[in-house]
Amino acid sequence: MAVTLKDVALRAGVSRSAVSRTFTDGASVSARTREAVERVAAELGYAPSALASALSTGRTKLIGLVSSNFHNPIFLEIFDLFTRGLQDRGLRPLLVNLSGETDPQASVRMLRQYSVDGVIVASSTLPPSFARAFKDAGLPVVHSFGRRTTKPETHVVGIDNVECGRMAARTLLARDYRTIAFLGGPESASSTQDRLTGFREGAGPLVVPSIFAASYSFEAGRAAMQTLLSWGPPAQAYFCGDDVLSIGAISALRDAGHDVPTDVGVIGLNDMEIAGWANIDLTTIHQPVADIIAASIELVVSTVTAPDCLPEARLFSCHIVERGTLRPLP
Amino acid sequence: MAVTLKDVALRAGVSRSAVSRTFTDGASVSARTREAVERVAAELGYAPSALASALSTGRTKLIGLVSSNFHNPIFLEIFDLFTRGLQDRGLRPLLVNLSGETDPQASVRMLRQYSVDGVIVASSTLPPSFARAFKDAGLPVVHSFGRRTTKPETHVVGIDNVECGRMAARTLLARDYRTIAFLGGPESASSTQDRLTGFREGAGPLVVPSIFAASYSFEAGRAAMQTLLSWGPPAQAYFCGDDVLSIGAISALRDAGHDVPTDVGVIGLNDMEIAGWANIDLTTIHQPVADIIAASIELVVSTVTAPDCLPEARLFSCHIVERGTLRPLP
DNA sequence: TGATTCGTTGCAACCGGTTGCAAAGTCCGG
DNA sequence: CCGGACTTTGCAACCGGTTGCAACGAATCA
Repeated sequence: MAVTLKDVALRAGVSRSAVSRTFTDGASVSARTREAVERVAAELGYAPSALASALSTGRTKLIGLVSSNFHNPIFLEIFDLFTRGLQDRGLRPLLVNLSGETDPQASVRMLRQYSVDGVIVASSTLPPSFARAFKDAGLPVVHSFGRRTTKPETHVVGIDNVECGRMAARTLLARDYRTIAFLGGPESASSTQDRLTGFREGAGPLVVPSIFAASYSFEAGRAAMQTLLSWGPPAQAYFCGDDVLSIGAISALRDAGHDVPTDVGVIGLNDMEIAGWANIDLTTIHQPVADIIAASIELVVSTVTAPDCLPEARLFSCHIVERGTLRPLP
Repeated sequence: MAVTLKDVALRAGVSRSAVSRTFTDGASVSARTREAVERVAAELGYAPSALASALSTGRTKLIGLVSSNFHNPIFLEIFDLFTRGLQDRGLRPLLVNLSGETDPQASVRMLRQYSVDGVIVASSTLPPSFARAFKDAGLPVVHSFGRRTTKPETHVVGIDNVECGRMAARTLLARDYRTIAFLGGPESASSTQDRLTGFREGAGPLVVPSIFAASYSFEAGRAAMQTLLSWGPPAQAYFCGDDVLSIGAISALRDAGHDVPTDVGVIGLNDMEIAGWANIDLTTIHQPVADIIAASIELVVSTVTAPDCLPEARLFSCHIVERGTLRPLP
């Protein structure tokens, strides 16, 4: 059925090794042989089997891309960048959708079966132990959008969430908001806790009761804000743990008759594409997604070649993107 | 390094075949042997190599998932459903990001190299010839969100775009809109043409000049509407070829001082998650994405086992989801 | 007890490549 | 024209499983 190395060798009148060698660069083949093989290969439409080659070389050029959040539009941007970045390096993404699963074992098993060269865990909500499980199974792993710890167990690429919290606080204070609150993502996620820590650190006594949304989704953000409003009048401004939460929160505020930004200010985090849509126009903290992904890919690739390098944390700095959901500086 | 079938066989005191057979169901192994093998396998943490097995069986359980639109949030839902649906059947999605590429050859090559069992092309903008290229290369293929043709060359799963156009027209006419227009997706896509055809068929002389957006994106929808507005006063209502285009169009309308739905009505197509967000609240034609994807997976799986079945077109019917961007029925 | 049947097992070849090694071929200077 | 150095080539073993075939043992039946 499929044309194999043997077919090409036979037809070109050379050995199988010769054919193999013309398709692996750095191997020693004469120009004459190469030319003959390439001609026959083209004639026959030969494409070397990545599987067979993987079997002997031990490299599949497959990278497991593990993710659980398929309801936050930022992840579409993340998938786009990851798939493109991997493809550009001749690697292929094997997608794993956790869909609620929190035990890494099934994914570990599956990715080991396919002998992926490395794994990228893209999630800000999974605990470090999740990525750790891949490392324990002998797979190079990078936790993207993960949290820096004092002693990282795996490679981590992300942002300094504490600093983001501080930055949000500073930004709100500079605009004379006097009561401010945090509307965070899932409480159990360490990124949420870090953001809150930084926020409290930066705003001190001005922080009024905060809340945690059940997930990073519009509905969760909206519901959280509705709960806040049921407790009493809103704070003067909110720092939301994510853009999609912000959009949900704003929707609840406006429905309750509070104008944004006139009555209440909102600042998000991520700067996803939608945040820039003219009808959303969200002021937010830009997370350098492209940099994080480029670094993640680079890190996983380098770990494949040098598996024993020490776990490394790479953090990128964020910046404010001014749009229309905070009142102007005084 | 990795523990192989041989290691398990040695340790369990049986032949390699015995081990292999305990892991392939339907094979003949005694309870005693199976038990011994399973115990040793668990001890050693053995996981059979999918690659090696693929090499002999000819099945990788890999499905190529080819897509080009990473800027329309509906695709996040699509990826979620595809990856989950495939995983549930023990298949793995190998993601291919076309990112602008329109020549299928590179993807065909790559997916053949990895010996994927089948390919799903998920796109409403790629021509039938794209999916065709995979078929010509001997790969089972399904074109999801594709267009039905009188004589389909590959399996196609999608909706009846002409009927959607008619449905949009009927809906607008029923609300007494007297001048209506189409704001479509890329002009070259046959789905766009079909929608326009149906729309014209349903609305006849009421259709005023229409326009095609450059892509399925917010900015493209907004820009297209701005162009329309520069030509003169808006139509009474618009049928947009996609939700994200609708949202862009509405944003342009509102910025120009036209209230939606009081002054101008808008109806979209897709019913993506965002369309239901309270601050968007878009009336739209629901495309049964989940059904389309389930059918696509089923079709590609059945084609893998019976490669010679005739190309089939499965179309699902759509329905209107009433929200807040059209005026109520008189 | 001997013949027959059936389930279990191991051998060995195969899937489609890669690669160390040694033989063969090429090119050079002397 | 010869010896040495370097390049090209094929052989054969290997990567980690699968599977047809024949041998084996146990159970069944006469």
